[in-house]
Parts: sequence; C-alpha cells; structure tokens
Amino acid sequence: MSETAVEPGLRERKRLATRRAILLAALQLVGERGLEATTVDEISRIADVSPRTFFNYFPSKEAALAGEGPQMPDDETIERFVASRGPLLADLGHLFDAAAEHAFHDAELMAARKEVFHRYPHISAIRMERFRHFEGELTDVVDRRLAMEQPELTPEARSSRARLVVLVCIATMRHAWMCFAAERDSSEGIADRIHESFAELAELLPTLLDR
Amino acid sequence: MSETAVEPGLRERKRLATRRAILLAALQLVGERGLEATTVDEISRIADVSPRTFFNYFPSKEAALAGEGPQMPDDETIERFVASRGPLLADLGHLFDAAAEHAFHDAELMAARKEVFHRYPHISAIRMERFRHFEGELTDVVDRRLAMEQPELTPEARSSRARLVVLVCIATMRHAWMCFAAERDSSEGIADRIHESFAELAELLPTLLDR
DNA sequence: CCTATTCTTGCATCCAGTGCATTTTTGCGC
DNA sequence: GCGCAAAAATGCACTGGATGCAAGAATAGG
Repeated sequence: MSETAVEPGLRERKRLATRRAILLAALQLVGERGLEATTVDEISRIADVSPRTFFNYFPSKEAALAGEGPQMPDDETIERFVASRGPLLADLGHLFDAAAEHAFHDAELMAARKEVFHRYPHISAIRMERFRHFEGELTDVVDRRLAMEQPELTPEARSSRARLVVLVCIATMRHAWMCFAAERDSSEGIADRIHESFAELAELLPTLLDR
Repeated sequence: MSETAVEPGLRERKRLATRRAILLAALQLVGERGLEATTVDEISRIADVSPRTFFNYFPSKEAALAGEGPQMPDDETIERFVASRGPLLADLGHLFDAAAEHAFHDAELMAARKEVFHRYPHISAIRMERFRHFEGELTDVVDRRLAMEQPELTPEARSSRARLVVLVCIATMRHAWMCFAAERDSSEGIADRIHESFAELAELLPTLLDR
C-alpha cells in the first residue's frame, strides 16, 4: 500500500464532514431559493461554519456547487493503457471509467447536484471545465502511447494528434454527462452512460467521413 | 438587403470606438501588469471612460478580455448545409469557416489577445465557453440534416447523435484554436488551421476504432 | 498534561458588479 | 441653426464575493 491512509483520523474525518456540510448546505439553499439569492454567508450559517471557513474549503461559491472533476487513475492503470495495443477508443473508454469513479460515488450529493445542474447550465459548464485539468495529463499519456504505436510520426505531429484524440474523447465524455444529466430518472450510472456514448461514437464515425 | 446598415452613423461609430478602446486598454494593462493586478477602474481610466461605462459594454472584466465567440452563419449557408449530401465532416468544416470569420477579423486585437491567452489559459477557457452558445443552435441544425439523411432513426436517437456530432466537431475547432494560439508566429490564419484540424481528424478516425 | 501543528474565526479591506437618478451626446424633424 | 426625444455616459451608493492577517480553538503525539 503506497499511502492510502491506514485510517482517516479524527482531524481528517471532521474535515471531510465539514466539507460535505458546506456542499449540502450550498446545494440545499440554491435548490430552495435560487443561485443569485444564495449568499456565502447563508451557506455558512446553515453549514455551521464561519464565512471565512467557507473559503478555506472552496475558492468560490460556484466551485462548491460544481464539485470535483475526474482524476487520473493510478499508475498501474495508466501503464497498462500505454502498453496496450487494443483499439485506442476502447482503451480510452476504460481509462475514463477509472477516472470517473472518484467523482461520482456520493449518491446524495450527485442527486442534489443534478437538480442544480439542470436549473443552472452555467454551473454545469463550470464542472465541465474540470475536465481541463485532466486534458494536459491525459494528452501526455496518449502521446506516450502514440510514441510506441506510431514511431514514424514526428514529435510535433504526434503531439498535435494526441491533443486531438484527447479533445475528441473528452467531448464524448461530455456527451455522456449531458445525456446522464438530462435523464431525470437515473436508472443507470454514469459509467454505463459513458460506455454508451463511446459505442455511439464508434458507430457514428464512418458516417462522418463519407455519405 | 435585409438590414446590414446602409452606413454606421456617428453614434454607432463612436460606440464601436469606445468598445475597442476598452478592449485594447484591458489587453494592454493585463499584458503589462498581469490579470489580478488590473482593475476595472484602471482599464476605464486608460480607455477614458467611467468605470460604470465599462459595465455598459461588458458584463465582466474577463468578458472584455475574452472577446466575442463564433456566430451562426446566415440562413442561406445553413440551408445549404442541411440539404447537402456530402460527407458530414467536410460540410461541417465549411459551416465553421463561415462562423469563425466574424470573430477574427481585427488583427490588432487578435495579436494582443494571443499574448493574454498564452499567459492566462483561464481566459482562453472563457473564450472557449463562447462556443457553447453555438452548440444549441448547431445541434438543431445538425438534427434537421440527420432527419432528412437518416429518417429511420427515432427522434431521441437522432438528437443524441446530433449532440455527439456537434461536440466532436467543436472539439476539433478547439484543437484548431489551440494549435493556432500555440504558434507564436502566425503565418497562417485561423481558417486554414481549422481546415488542417478537420483533415487530421479524418485521418485519425480509422485508427481510433481498430489497431 | 504539554506542545507544536493545523484548523477555525473575526476583522479589515479590496474590488467586481448592479440599480438608479442625473447629465451629456446624438439623431432628426423643423 | 434649434429644439426635442432617444440613447449613451456618468456619479453615487450599496451588495456581496474574495483575500490577508493575526488571534484563538481543536487535535495529534509524546
């Protein structure tokens, strides 16, 4: 085990609880009275912390509403991807499964967020921005794989191609998220939705090129 | 001619001049002393307008830095796209050419923005958000074309597909923009760069599916 | 129980952004 | 030119987001 905490400890647990209290308070208030009518002061009062503490946890009001984005999976998964020789699209789909898991395991938060995202596309867009942190790292990983797969490419061409691959795949993730957020009754999880979108992309690609 | 102004008139010309003065002042100051150190008050002083006027022109400081986004082309171009039966990707490329033209004709502004975008990816991201206005309209147009092209699809499947097509194509435009902004010496225009990215996508697609 | 560290809080402050009433500038018919 | 209506620019007051700082409270670990 590298460092995945033998046990959280009181301090860490309280920290997570405070964080969650703020998140829920923010979502609750925005759900009740709308985005503009909700102030950081009120959120803090509901969450039972000082307004100043709010900003110790989140850089902005909207950051609290948007929640976290995807994170790169562990090194092992990454190396497996770099070395794999399966279809690039399918392999990337697996990588995204792993990356998305972190962000989506708190069901209560997700449900509350879904309402807010539906009412305020603005906030949903902020969440989408989180995918960008991702882009740089992901582009590097794809670049490494392309280097092994297609050594004939120049570094510039490879880098350009890696960026394009990543952009297109993230667009597909966004599609999955849009479909997911549009369904009011979430019978299926986000992971399933991601699979579907990648499948649809694969089906779609040939028709893009010729008629 | 529908309404494309027989002549701007003094009022309109002054308005455009003021707008441009604010834009240039903002870009200049941010270029000199950085984003955080630049206040609306100072921008207004340089542009020789009151701080209040600044907000009559732009809803936020960052909006002024980001500039305008792409706009849908005229109806004729749109209808031609809907009725066309060429390769979808190529036809969309043409549509984007037309849409991008508006936003990129002031060379001096573009040059100044390029510097800012380079230093503050944040601002560049805001500009990218402008592509989203676009998304809805564009999705409708693509949906209409798909309705004629593939009448066998259910409305839901068609709408999902239209969204996916649009997301992927906008990702390609973003790629073009990233490459364009990365080149410090802009020998080629943005339109050429868009062509290149779409060509690269077409070349890339087959390798995504199988190895 | 003691101490170093980390977290929380209150306070002062800066600045983005808005509403409103007033003044200035422009367009236009005379 | 002249005056009047529309539109734009401005000043002012105010809300609320966000940050730095320093003092106080809670926690980890001995």
